[in-house]
Amino acid sequence: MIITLKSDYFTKEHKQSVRFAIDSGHPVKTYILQLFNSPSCCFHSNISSVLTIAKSTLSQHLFELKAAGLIQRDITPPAVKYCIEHKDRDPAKSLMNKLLI
Amino acid sequence: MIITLKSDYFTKEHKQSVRFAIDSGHPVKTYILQLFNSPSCCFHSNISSVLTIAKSTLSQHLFELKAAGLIQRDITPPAVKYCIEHKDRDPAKSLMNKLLI
DNA sequence: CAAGGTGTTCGTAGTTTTACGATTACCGAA
DNA sequence: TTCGGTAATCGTAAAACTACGAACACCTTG
Repeated sequence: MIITLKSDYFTKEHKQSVRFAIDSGHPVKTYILQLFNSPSCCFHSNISSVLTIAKSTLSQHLFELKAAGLIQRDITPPAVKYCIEHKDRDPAKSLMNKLLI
Repeated sequence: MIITLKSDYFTKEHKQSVRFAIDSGHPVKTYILQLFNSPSCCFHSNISSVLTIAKSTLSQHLFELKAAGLIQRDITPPAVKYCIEHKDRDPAKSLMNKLLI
């Protein structure tokens, strides 16, 4: 997507909120996010058993949520555990709220 | 997108948050949303003069923001005025916050 | 009624995203 | 060292999204 605004508005903050929102705009991603509300950690296999999507697709979603700073990964062979990442959540929240005044 | 969850999770509330988030995840839509923060109303032509996108594209974005309940339209010939729609904003906020615990 | 100004609708390319299965990588146990 | 279980990566097909211009609709004015 190539967009040029007449005045440059795409600040770092703006980009961050967009990145978070993109994840929030995907039904499966939001479903996964909700899973982490309690308990705050899930194994890949746990999530996989709840969803009908392929494991590879799930990995992709988890990767993106991690990239957005919303969850973190903890490899504990043979399984992989994902947990809430609190660090970036408050900024995300405030950005979204700002968007809605 | 055809997705079937093993347990049906796509509640009305969930769908609403996703719909809002989809809009929030589009850079131009968020840019437009911010324009309504002050003043709370803009004419189509005002927005058009700030963005480099085609007018038809702008109409589309405004249509979708309206469909998400975030803005409202007021036709005042010869111009069209869009204003903040407060009604659905608080629900949207709380849904997004809930998503982030 | 014609002309002009303002937006919307429509049809269509081009791009991006999504999901999948096959393959690969990694570790621990036999 | 081979096998079995778990998850990630890769390549690809399908679907969804974005943006555009042309055409259309609707007022208001001359």
